[in-house]
Amino acid sequence: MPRKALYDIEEVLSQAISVFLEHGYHGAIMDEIIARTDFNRRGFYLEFGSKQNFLYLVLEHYQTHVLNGIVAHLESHGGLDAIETFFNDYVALVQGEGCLLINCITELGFDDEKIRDIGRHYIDRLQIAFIGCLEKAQSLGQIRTNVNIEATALQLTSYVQGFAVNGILAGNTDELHLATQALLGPLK
Amino acid sequence: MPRKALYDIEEVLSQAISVFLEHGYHGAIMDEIIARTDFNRRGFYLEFGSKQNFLYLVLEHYQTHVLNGIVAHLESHGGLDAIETFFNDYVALVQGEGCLLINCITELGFDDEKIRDIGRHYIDRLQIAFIGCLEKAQSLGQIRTNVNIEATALQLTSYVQGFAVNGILAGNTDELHLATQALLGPLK
DNA sequence: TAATTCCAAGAACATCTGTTCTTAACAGAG
DNA sequence: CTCTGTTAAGAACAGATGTTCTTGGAATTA
Repeated sequence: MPRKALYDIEEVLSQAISVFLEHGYHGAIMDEIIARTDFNRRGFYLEFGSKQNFLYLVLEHYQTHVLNGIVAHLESHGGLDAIETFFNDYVALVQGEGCLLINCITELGFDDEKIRDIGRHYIDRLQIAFIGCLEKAQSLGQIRTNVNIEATALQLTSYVQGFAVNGILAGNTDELHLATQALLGPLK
Repeated sequence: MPRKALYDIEEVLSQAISVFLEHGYHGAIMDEIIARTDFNRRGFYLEFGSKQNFLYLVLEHYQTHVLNGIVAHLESHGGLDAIETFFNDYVALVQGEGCLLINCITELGFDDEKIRDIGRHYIDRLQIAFIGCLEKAQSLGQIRTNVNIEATALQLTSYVQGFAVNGILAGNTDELHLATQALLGPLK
């Protein structure tokens, strides 16, 4: 009887990520979103309701399917190695395109409390994951015993956000990898 | 004969900074820009030509009158103290509002090469200033002799950008100051 | 095949937004 | 005071943008 939908919601959300990454929220117009997703206007509004609500869903998808895969390394509490792996993965991710979550915070954070909440939640999660890794690293003797774990975790967290910005400007990742070494080296 | 202009260009550029900080570029509409600057529509377009060109001038003004006052400390090559002063000043600046330059990079950087150039120039300037301070600090014996100066400067530069993002989310500056201590401590 | 139900594509609509134009008032020179 | 040239304020305009609606068509079932 009914025709089945040809679009895949998850796929649409994935395709929209790059549109928002390239032009920001207000800069991404519906015409381009429709054109670059396997979707159509009517379906869009039936499914998502509005552009703003769509952004929230894209952001959620971005966290679940993009960031999660990288942060999960940290949350395995793998010590210093997990931190190094995380930074390498993160540099590869933000290279040339930045991070959608960070971009949304800087563009919309002042006005949109929901975006700020999502941002704070992500930061907290990073923070806790770093603490876990640093504690493990300390117990393994990978880092000096006089390292202030909480403060170092805060530092690493800020650092991650800096990479998200730098990734937009950086031509190659050499500098970012070098900076990572400078960051983790003194802990040993 | 002619009536003198009642507006002060520098003042207008200053007033516009907060509008762009709050709503981003595309989110800041002309109605609000006109309303919150001591200005009028006709004068705006005679003076600036377009909203985009206006943003470039606001950004330039922001660098000259806001960032410059803080970065100048670094460029005095004052060693480790200058770096600490810089971070304290910077945290105070971005607290609750972020950094206009960073916001523009994340919102417009992908599409706008001029923004990227401005961003890279600013990053390079920070980088060079940090190197100068670190070299001075090393010659003064303020930091360990085996610190890799170039890599550390890269690290500090990324860190600054992270603060710009964190400033939008952070309720208070305690965490940011704590992170700064964790950053500079290991160098000593 | 025929009927039904939902989809794809895009036209249409109302609003918003950047830009330009109109009008009246003001400051200063003659 | 009068004239002149500029400004302030905002109306007006054209195009863009988010949202809704129309139309034709495809897939599935009987």
